[in-house]
Amino acid sequence: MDFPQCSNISRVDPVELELPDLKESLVPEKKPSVFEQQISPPREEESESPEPIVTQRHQRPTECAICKLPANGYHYDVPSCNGCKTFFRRMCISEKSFPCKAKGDCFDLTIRDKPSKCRSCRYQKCISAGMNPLAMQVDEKEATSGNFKKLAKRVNQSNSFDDEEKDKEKLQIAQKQTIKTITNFENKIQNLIDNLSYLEAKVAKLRMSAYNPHWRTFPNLEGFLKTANKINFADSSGPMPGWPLKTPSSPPKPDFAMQKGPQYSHDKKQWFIYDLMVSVEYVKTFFFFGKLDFEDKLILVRYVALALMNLHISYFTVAKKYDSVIHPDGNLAPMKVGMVYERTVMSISPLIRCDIHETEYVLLKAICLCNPAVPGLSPYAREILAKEREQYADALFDHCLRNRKDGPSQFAELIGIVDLLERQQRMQKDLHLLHVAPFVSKIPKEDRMQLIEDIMND
Amino acid sequence: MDFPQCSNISRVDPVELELPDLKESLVPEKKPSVFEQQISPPREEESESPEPIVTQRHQRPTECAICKLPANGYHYDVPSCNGCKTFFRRMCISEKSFPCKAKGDCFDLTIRDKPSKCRSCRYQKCISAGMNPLAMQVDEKEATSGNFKKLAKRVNQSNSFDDEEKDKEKLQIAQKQTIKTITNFENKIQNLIDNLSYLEAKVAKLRMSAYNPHWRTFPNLEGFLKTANKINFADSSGPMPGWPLKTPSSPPKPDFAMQKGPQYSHDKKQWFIYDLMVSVEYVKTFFFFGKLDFEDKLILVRYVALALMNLHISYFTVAKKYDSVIHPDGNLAPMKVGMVYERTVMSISPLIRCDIHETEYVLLKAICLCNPAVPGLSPYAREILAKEREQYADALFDHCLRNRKDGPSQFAELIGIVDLLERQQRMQKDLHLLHVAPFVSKIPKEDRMQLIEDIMND
DNA sequence: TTCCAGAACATGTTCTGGA
DNA sequence: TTCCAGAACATGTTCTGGA
Repeated sequence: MDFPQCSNISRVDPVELELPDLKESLVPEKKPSVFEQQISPPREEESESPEPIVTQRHQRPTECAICKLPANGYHYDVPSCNGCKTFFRRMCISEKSFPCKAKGDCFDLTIRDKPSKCRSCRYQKCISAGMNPLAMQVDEKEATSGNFKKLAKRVNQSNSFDDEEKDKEKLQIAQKQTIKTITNFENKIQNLIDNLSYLEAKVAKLRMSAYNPHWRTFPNLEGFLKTANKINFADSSGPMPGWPLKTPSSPPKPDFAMQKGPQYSHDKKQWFIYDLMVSVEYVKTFFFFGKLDFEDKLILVRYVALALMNLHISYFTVAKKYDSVIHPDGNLAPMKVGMVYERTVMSISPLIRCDIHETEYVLLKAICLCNPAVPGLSPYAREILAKEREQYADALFDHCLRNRKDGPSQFAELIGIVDLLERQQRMQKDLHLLHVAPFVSKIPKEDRMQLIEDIMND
Repeated sequence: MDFPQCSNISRVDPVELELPDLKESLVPEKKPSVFEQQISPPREEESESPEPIVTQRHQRPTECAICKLPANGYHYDVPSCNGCKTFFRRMCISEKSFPCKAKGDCFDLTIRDKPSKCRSCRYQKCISAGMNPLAMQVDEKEATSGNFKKLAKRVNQSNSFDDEEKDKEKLQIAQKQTIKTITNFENKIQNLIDNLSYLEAKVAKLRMSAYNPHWRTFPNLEGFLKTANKINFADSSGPMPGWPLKTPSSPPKPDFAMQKGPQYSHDKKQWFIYDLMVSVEYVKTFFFFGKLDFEDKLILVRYVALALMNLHISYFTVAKKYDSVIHPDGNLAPMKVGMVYERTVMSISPLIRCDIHETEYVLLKAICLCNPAVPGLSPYAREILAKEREQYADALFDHCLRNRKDGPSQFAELIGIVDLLERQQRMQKDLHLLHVAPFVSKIPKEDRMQLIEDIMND
């Protein structure tokens, strides 16, 4: 439950970019604070620095530490208003959790006057303001505070006043630190989730965007790994006009041709290669990924990109209440024999069965990515990936416990999907080799979708 | 269900007052609009003046007609915000009703910027803004609008376009007028109730107030009827300090002595005479009462004042969760044989049994007052009283229907209390004659509580 | 497609009781 | 008596579906 080196998604650095005229629009939202926190995590330092253990309760507090409205007293140890008090209680009790749809700074009142409406950020602020979640878990709380009292009483009878005071103080320190650990833990998890959700929103935007270069301009996998991240094109190119399409334009065609190769059209995306590209760009945003050797990067991406894509399009499909892959443009994916989409039902049905939440999905995807068992990885890479996977798994477990009736079994079911995704991509690669590769070999090299070949023939 | 001459409580006119140095404090709250409406009822006139039947729906409305917040459309025919929409719906559905605790102008935005929080006034404003309560009563509404449609269709098939249009319009006019009638009816009832509640609050304040002259300064009944109303002394004298008393001061004494007569003390009220006085002052506030001949006034008050007092102190007791008369000073009333309080259980238990609401109580009291069957009244007085009683009875019936599971039976039970109050006061007067009058006759005339004697020996 | 009623959901305030 | 947790109640906003 301790994350010594919490490395998350790395910031997409504008200086990395190849296209200087797009620079401005690549940082359209000034300093997403979610990302900033990862680079210089002030909270961790702050909470480890010495501070008075037992905060004095002064006169009636006047201002809510969460929202700055008039406070009406201390609630869960923090000067706060009735609204924030009730909100915090409800969130702690609640079965659900909510990602921030903005940048995780909705309750940062140093950069705005009023907090904006956001449950994730409000809850975060409650926690960071020091609201004590233990105070809510009545059973446990009552037990501990009951023990505390009994103990204090016994001490009272056998010890001097001074000793008693010291013991009390020690107990209070221990208590406070437990709270702090829990608070930090919750903070970490929430940050993790917020970051992943933010990334996911960006990726979704990219898929919907008008950014649609001819695949011939796409480099191979090595080239993708070496060039700047394309995720910010989502912001710079705007949405694809006319999407989602009302009526599917002609019977849906295969992504790439069996005979003559696919036709490029500026308002149609070749989803297979596009979504693989999206997965690669997704992977590139992770901070730990930057720390890997190039060889490890290649090995990892070739192994996980297809699985990530499958999970992504399956979740997208499920979220849209379809049960057969639907693209962001509104078209259904073709189901021809040997195409990747033929096997997607494998990953769609378990998502439906376990009624996956957005948060579960983003965590599962990160777990999928952080696969230390990929053959051929260096021990260093395996170590890093194991550490990363553990933290996302912990977060997923915690999330299931908090948000699901039977948390552990939901967790098990979700983790089971990782395995399934691996088998699925293996089958897809085999089928590709069998049914598609022979045709591809006939296409002139410059017309091939090299990214697909690099990944499918790993 | 039609109230041609709705005459309610008359305004307490400051020029009536005997004590000029109190004048200022007698109108401490400028223009209680509840009362103002009775004097010049602008709403009635307004709603009877010709106006466009079918209001055109212009562009999106911008301002809520109830609270002036941004409107988000028309709800129940009125430009309004979601809050007011939902509020109105809930109020219409609700089992409960709420009197205004202020002056009935909480939503009068000509005299204030923001409405103050008051359900009664908000609901009133919804109604007066024209919100259509029929739209809520789904069963009835669906039925009528269904009929309306069918009829329109049939007309459509047999008639020309023009005729159809005319018919439609006629139907719409009829519909609108039905709505208007209902709206006016609801308005009337709510005004009635608000006025009575306002009066009741004033009376309660008077009982708690430091206004406590020696009973020797009290005139007889005739004198009371001829002098200014004392209800506003509630405001001018402030509350009695130290009430309610923590511990009853000595064993409670009879209100007036059997042997030596009661002792005056400035911080103790002689509740029997005081509460009779309160009842007389209560009666004097009614507008219709001013229209009666003096002889009728005397007859009416001598007959009803005791019953009103009984109802009043019984309700006060029940509201305080006691079952034996408790005075506002915290003391229990003495239960000696022959005293009025001996018989109060008669009126306390039915109030408990039917779980009387405040609104029911104020209406019941008004019904009690408006008793056309009092022997000796002129035909003119009887006519007026019958009309008044009818309107309060209608309001009570309506209230029971809206607020009670089994409205009619609750109404019947409440009306039964009127009869009971009459029998009760008859018994009290008989007992007084038997047990008290002999002692009183021995007290020097100037020491007697003349008001009591005037009423008890009617 | 737009509008709005009502349901469902989210939020806020007041009441109640225990320490 | 004061404080605050939680319940109960009140209010406000968003979602859903029918016309």
